[in-house]
Amino acid sequence: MPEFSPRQNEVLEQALRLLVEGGEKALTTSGLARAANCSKESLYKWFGDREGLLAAMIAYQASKVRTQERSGERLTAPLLRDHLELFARDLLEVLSGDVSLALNRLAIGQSHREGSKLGKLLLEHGRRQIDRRAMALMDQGKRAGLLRFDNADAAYHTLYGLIVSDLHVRMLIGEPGLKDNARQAQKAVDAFLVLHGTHNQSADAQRASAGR
Amino acid sequence: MPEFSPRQNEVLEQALRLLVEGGEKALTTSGLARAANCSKESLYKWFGDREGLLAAMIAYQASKVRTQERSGERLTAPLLRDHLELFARDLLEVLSGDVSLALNRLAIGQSHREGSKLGKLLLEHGRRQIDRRAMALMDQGKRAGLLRFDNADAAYHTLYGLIVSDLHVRMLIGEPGLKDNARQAQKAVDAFLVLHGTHNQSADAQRASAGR
DNA sequence: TAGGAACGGAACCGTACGGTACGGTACGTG
DNA sequence: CACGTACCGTACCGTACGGTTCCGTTCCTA
Repeated sequence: MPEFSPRQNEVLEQALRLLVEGGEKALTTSGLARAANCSKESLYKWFGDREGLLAAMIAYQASKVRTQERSGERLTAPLLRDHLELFARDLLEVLSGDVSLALNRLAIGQSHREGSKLGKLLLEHGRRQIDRRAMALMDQGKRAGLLRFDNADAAYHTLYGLIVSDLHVRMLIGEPGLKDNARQAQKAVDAFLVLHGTHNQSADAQRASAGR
Repeated sequence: MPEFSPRQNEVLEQALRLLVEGGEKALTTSGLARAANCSKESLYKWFGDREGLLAAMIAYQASKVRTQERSGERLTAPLLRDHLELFARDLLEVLSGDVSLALNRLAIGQSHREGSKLGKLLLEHGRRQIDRRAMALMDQGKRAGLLRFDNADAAYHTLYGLIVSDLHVRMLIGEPGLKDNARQAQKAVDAFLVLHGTHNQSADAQRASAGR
């Protein structure tokens, strides 16, 4: 996995800024060289190619967002709910971030070309972390007898759909995000626990959390 | 609402073909004129502008997909389930269609520019039909005592999330679609009925539909 | 049959891109 | 001091785009 020098990181930061502010067409080699006070020749020496630059931007951004693996404390039903809600809020926050949206738009715009290499990269670097966190939560919940499902992956996709619905695509198209991510996270987790929770932890917890 | 002449429709058809096959950068005025055997001058006379052309493509594509409004027959629980599953399958089919994906990519690529006009157009023309169909189904189900929810819109978004999850974005990025849309539709509707159905129609219907 | 609207084909213009090459400069090293 | 390295700034090249203009042809109509 390639690491970059401080100077190169600085350039990549400017590249992300340009992309966020003006979209793909604002991210030109000349524009980046001007904005980052570097020469085009250096850009091509460092990243080889425009596509190389884009890939480097994705790798750089991914390297900035490290999610800490939550270690295995003993889970209780309210604790599981809290962790699920935290995950949901974090997911919504990540997806609605400026840089995330810009990179996703970039990958989508490039998707028809050459096997969607950028898209693969984006999913791999950007989503693997958060997917693993969710899957670990699924697994812990099941082992603690608090969740029931046959297929952890399917259950996770259900949770994801409940949290995000069509919000991601809408934001990609340009609509504003939710006004209250926390409320959406709470409702999604409530529904998820109805579907995959044990006990009737759903109903009473719903009432208990009404005051939040 | 502008209508187009047969010749213009023919040109728009070619434009959609170019867009599907090569993405946004393949849809050039020169290329379209060549592919459609027309002159660039005519393109500009008819559509005024490149953005006008894109808008016309969206309007044209929307005009091709007319969903028939299902009139109000008397709903039973299995009938509601069938209608919901049919809706889910249709939704998955629409979202995974070549032209739909290409137009969504186009709108997303354009989203940073000029108030995301294309995105609004796409959502309005493309989604209004299917949204209304779903909302009508929600409403009928509730009035027949088969569904329970406070907010029909929220319930619909739940259904949408259960059906689509992150599939739409993945397909936009270039990943292949599901191998079995019908199975996904069935599981999504099962979950939705657990959340918002009355009776315990969910469990037995799940067993009854296991042989499909 | 004359005239005009509609249209296809092609040349053209200004611009901006990705990518390359060249001169100049700061700096570390023998 | 001489030399190499790494870099910046800029000029440059080939290409391709969106958009405009001009001309020849077809076809409809009076």
